[in-house]
Amino acid sequence: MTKPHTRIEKPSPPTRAALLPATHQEIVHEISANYERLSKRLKQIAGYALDNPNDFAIDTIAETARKAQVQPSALIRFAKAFGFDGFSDVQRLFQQRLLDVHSSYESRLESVRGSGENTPAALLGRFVEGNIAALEHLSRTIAPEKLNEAVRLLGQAGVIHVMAMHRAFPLAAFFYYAIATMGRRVQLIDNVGGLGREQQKQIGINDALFVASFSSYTPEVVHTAEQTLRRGIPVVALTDHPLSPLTTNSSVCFHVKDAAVHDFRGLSTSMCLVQTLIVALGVEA
Amino acid sequence: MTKPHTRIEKPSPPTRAALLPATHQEIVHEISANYERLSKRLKQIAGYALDNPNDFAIDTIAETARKAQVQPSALIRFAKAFGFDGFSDVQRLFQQRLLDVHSSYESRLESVRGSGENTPAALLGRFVEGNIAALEHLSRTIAPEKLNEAVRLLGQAGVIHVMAMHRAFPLAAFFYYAIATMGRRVQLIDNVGGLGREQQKQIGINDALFVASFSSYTPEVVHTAEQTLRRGIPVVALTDHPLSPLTTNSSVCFHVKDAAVHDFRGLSTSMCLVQTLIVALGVEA
DNA sequence: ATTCTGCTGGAATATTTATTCTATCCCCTG
DNA sequence: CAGGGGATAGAATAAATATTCCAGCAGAAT
Repeated sequence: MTKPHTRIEKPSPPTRAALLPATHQEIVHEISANYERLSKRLKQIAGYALDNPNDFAIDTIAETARKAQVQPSALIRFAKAFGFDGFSDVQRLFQQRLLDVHSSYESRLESVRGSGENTPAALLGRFVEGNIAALEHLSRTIAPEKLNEAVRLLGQAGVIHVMAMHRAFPLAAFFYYAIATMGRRVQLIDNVGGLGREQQKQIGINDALFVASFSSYTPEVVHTAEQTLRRGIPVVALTDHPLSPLTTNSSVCFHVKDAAVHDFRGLSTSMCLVQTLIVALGVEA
Repeated sequence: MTKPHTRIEKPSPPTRAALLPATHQEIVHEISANYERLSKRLKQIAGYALDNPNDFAIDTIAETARKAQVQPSALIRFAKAFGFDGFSDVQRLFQQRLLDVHSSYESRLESVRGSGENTPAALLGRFVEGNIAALEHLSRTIAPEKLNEAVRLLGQAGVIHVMAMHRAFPLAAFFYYAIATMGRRVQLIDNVGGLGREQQKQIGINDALFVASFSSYTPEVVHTAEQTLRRGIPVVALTDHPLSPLTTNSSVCFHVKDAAVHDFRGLSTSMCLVQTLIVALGVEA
């Protein structure tokens, strides 16, 4: 069987692209899609172009060559590999990107702020705005002493147990993954097989418990926190309101109000706090 | 930084400028302040430069001359009138402006990553800052059409299957919880009991798949996306780099770079995008 | 091993782009 | 309204930047 591997004569582009990319987005797509087909040096350039689109847009061919550690001629081969006449044509797309983003940002924000729209883009804009506000609020209102205390308690623990369900469960999953990755002992109380009570009994006197629960406060989680605290074991909690049952059933309790759109609350802000606890735990060790 | 030397020392700049502008802001100020002193043609250029900073940054001297209706040599006189050696030096400031605005995100993230105090409160501050930058970046760079397409594909699906592991798993957990809560059919491919292959077979021809994977790209997830896409079933993906294997093995692929401190990457930004997809899915129904 | 094919580096060349130079123009002043 | 001084246009030139070309190389196929 004759392979259609026959690359056409020199003048034609190696890729059979019918019409060549006309925007930055398109060329990024084209580069990603054909990356595997590229030769070693061309891969190198592709990676550089995707990672440094700004520099790529304004540097001269010589400077780009230096920064990407290739020969100038390789950049031209790169351009031709995607059907262009030369490097400048490719660079133009990257320049266009700078202009586009720069001029369209304001108008995009406008369309996003415009209240009632429910297009996905408008929703994203509102979530971003909401999450930013929530994050700023978080950093302004969290008491440093609480953070210190939480890190101290978790740092001293033999095994860190972690429990959260429903909407808060992803926090537990992330916490577990991160703690385990850094080589510490951690146990996830996930109530698998209805074995929650048994898992709870695994919490030792020198351990610690991290719990998170929101809104209608999962009874199992609250109960575990309560029991564990009663046994004199440190409990670090993350919840959403001062009147949450976790406030009283924990050694240290953080209150985070995540952003909501259409009554749907996210997790970005809580994630940020969890991330902070984890890294603080990591650097102190 | 090795600059092609400027050979001729010009005696003295026409304006008494002691030290010449080094940023776009500064040169704009300088131009405004001295506008009245300028000659007719130089005024014309000043006006053009202030009104079209984008074009001014990327056009060649000849094109700028044409657009501003002046001679190329006038542009050089303009540059020298403010104490520069030549046009290129002025243009560089305008280019820098494009980069500044555009790369503020990366550099902000960079500045957040390593250095600084390691008290928990300081870490929180850095995470908050990093996540805010990442969120802003997200809302600027996401293509609305991609969002629309993703929502459309997921909206049409009979059952939505969702798969993510390791660091990305919390995204799948949150996605599952939220979709199930709003009363839609959803399946979590969690590979429990090593039954991943069988779970994958549950994906029907009218369904859709949502996957997320980062950094060292879980092979199982990539494989499932590939197989599913090959069967003609829509795959919506969330990953962290254009060269991720998910880019090519999906119908729609989002790229999100979460903020990192001490090499530990969070999930806040990805969470925000997932949250957006979910609510968009909810309101369209 | 041996040939072949396509990739690569780097010098040579072509092209584009920036800058200089000067005759001419304009406009101000006396 | 004549003369002078700065500004201007446009051609001429210099510099830079992009592109071509080819010899040598490396990896695949034989």
